[in-house]
Amino acid sequence: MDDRMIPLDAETKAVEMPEHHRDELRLWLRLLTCTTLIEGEVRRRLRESFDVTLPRFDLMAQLDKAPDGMTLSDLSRRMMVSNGNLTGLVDRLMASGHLDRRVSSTDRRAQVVSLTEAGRAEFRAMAAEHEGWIAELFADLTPKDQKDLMRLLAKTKGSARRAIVGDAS
Amino acid sequence: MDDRMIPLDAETKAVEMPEHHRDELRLWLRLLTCTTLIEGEVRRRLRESFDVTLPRFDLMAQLDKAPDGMTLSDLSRRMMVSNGNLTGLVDRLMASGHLDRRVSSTDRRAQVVSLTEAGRAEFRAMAAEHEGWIAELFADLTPKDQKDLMRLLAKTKGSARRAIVGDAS
DNA sequence: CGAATTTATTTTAAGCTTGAAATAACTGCC
DNA sequence: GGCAGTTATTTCAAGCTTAAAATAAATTCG
Repeated sequence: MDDRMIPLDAETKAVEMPEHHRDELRLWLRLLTCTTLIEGEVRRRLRESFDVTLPRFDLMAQLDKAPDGMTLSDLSRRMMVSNGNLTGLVDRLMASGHLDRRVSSTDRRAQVVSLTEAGRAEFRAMAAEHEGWIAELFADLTPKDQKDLMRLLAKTKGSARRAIVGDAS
Repeated sequence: MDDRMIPLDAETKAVEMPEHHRDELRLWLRLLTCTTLIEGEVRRRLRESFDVTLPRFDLMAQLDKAPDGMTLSDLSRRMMVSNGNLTGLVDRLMASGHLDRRVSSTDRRAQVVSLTEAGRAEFRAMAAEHEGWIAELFADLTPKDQKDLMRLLAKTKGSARRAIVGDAS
């Protein structure tokens, strides 16, 4: 249709011809699909092989890297989940004997959580298998693919972080 | 300790010196971090701007692309969530007037779900904003970065799919 | 046709997750 | 010291999510 005769102000144009951001949207959906696909499979295997949930595994993974334990707040930040979520997760892992918890010596509000010996041993056994699963799921990527993807994801993470903090300030 | 005198069979060696798959693991963790970061922000904005949850938005997005509606099974496959999950999600969106549901004309087991006019209008308004948010979150990526990332994620998806279906057969 | 299998959906129990409100303890500052 | 503001954690209500079992309808095939 010939629109040469129809003047539109900037606002109307913005509504009728919004900027094209379809590509970013497709990229985001693909990123989400990849993650969901892999996460679902890892969840399934953890349950089948070890009868453990992914959140429990993730929490133990954080603690395995911190021999002296971590506070709930540290865990919350690292795992990017809410504080309230952690309270329940830690309660259940305490009940099953995987975790120890003590009051911080420097801050009476803070709980320092750490793996029990049994918890650590169980986690290490799971982690060894888990690492193999991940390698298997990414098997078609060449070392160069992996390097490139790593770099692009780092850039994406930086971009998102900037957009998020920039939003608040 | 001097272990020159201690012969190890292949299996023992495999336990003590597993193949290095750390790089794949780091890649997976970065992928997960990116997704979690962006997903959290999108969730937050959907709640603040529209008082809607991400699962509701995702479900409506699927239906917006299907003018004639979809069955719960179709939705379940597309969204990669369980059937039981969908039952509740659809119930709540029905209750809020966003969805219609009818029995399939060709299969009396199947429910065909579609957006109401109000639901579609509300979704479109949200989707327009949403698309801008995503563009903003990915803003630091050049068109080439986007193209490369798109390709690498497609390859990753293919790799994971192969590992998953290959597993079952 | 009819039995066996598959497919679509719902239900249930358990656990996960969030955001908001409440409590308690710490920190900075006057 | 003590008030104001921040931080660590818990609690709560609501909703999300899954896996497994149950129900019902369709399909396959002998």
